[in-house]
Amino acid sequence: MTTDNQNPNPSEQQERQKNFVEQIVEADLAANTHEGRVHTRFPPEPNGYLHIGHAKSICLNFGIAQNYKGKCNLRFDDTNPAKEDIEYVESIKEDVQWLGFQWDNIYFASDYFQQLYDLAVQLIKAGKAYVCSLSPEETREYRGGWDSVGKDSPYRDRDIQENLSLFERMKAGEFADGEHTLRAKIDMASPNMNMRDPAMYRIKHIHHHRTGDQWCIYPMYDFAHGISDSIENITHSICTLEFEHHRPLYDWFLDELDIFRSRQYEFARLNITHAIMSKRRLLELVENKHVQGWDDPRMPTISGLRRRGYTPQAIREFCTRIGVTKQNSTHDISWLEDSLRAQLNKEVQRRAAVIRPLKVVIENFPEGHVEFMEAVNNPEDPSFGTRQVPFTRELYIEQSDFMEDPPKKFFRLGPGREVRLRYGFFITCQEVIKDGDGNIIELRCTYDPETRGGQAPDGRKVKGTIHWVSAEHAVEAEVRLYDHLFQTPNPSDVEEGQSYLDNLNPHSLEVLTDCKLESSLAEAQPGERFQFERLGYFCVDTKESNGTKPIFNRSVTLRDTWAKMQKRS
RNA sequence: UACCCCAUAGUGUAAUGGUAGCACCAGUGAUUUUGAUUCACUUAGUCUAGGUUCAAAUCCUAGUGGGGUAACCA
Repeated sequence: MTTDNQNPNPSEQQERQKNFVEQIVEADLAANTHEGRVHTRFPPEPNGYLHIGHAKSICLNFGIAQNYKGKCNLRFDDTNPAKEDIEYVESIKEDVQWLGFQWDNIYFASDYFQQLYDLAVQLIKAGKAYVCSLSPEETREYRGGWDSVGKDSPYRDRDIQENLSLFERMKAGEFADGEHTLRAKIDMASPNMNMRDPAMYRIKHIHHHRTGDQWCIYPMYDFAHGISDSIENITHSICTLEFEHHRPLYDWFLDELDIFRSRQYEFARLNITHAIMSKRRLLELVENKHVQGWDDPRMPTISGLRRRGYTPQAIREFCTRIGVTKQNSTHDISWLEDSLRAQLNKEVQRRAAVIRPLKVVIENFPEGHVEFMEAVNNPEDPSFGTRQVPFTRELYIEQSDFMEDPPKKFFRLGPGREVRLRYGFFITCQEVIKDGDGNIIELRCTYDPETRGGQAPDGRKVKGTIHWVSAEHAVEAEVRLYDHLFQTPNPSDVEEGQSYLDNLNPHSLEVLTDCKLESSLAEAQPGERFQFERLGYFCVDTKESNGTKPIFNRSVTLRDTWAKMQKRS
């Protein structure tokens, strides 16, 4: 985990064009709008696990605080106890920190319940809020639609004293759920539905994970959020596009209450191909066992990506690469994968691993003899040094590195062909051995002792270089290959009568239990990452791997132009 | 049906009235003991129609297309 918890490197942020939110911040700084103060917040509702879309928001909010010497709060928007849970609070804290960010303050909207209540009373006294006794159904009818204006609630003109007393009694628990609401008195004819006397408080006799049974009325998002921002002196309240038409309401509350004026700015939420980001659906995948949990390595959750082997840097890099705008857009998931490859290529050691083994016997190599070969740990950086790998008469190579009847462009092993075993010798395939069903089960080869290390003194070349593992020294392991959870780029795009679940990729997980790893991998620690040469980047599973038979997760494949060529033809 | 937001190479994003750039993808080639990495080159774009202006991707109007919005959810 040495590379995991580093703080974001300032250079990650430098030399980049500013996004529109940063430009707003810079303009405010230039105009001295808040005496040079910048204060953002990340306001998750603790009703699910954080995903890569939240990472975008986290990078934006914490990143701005960092770059402009400001502050960023973590604030839990816990105003609806029906959906929220302490389990989520803990996971969110962990994920934010793992991503490399530290909040200046940690707050809960529920910390402000009393203040919120007092401010609501203030609005009632100002004649700007009233207790409404319409049922939920009636409220909906009175609100009207896009083609019609709303009707005033018959309770809209209750006098202030009555409102005060009713609201007091709501708080005291004298009424059942749904009997009354507190509503802002704005404009039932507004073209913006949010302004048609929105609810500020509803009655819910539910235990809250932090305030217990102290309250039975809970504030609505629109009332609580802006005021929470204001209480914390948030200068830039950044949220996603769907809150755009809540902004007039956000402004209305702060103006009517005449409290610190935070400003709300909206950006487009993140979409990624072959993935879904809706908390509701993610929960559905977990509950219906389509995946093995929130941290299933196929999930776009932070905990899933972490277990998959993603690094915080790669996720941050991805977030800065995609930018921040108001345009709805979908990013190709390969961008995320590329960010990981780019980092791991430079930082991770190479190892040999054969995941679908094919036995090779070097007929002219003495039985029982072990020759140690020197292998480079990272060709990108000599300071990673080298290691010794044992070469013996019996080896494993990858099944896909042999073809009995190879096409022209196939550079690997075939009958009579010579290839280089990386850091080993040149070998030539002499004989193919099959079982009764015609399956290839073993190759008999010869090696050229003159090619030790992989160079021929006579200068002859071979087309292909393949990896191998000494059978005698091999570590047995399980390897889990992951592919996109959804097989279509946009899982939500479905035929009539189908659902996104129909687009689940049946091959998103392939478990290989007969893998042969280079002996040095025996000591690999949970979470440790390697490049298995020619295959991809892998990490030791943090949850289920154990000493007897390690489990490796494939984080991402290497780029594979050979596979691409095959697909094309 | 009403209102709001958005529109630049395939994708994603710059240019904030003054030369349309960048990244990824794709293609071609070079290097290579990973068909990896790296490097070089190439293809390709301002939704449409009007208007303002010496000058419009940028400002205005209309249209078109996409997205969002009618929880006592956030």
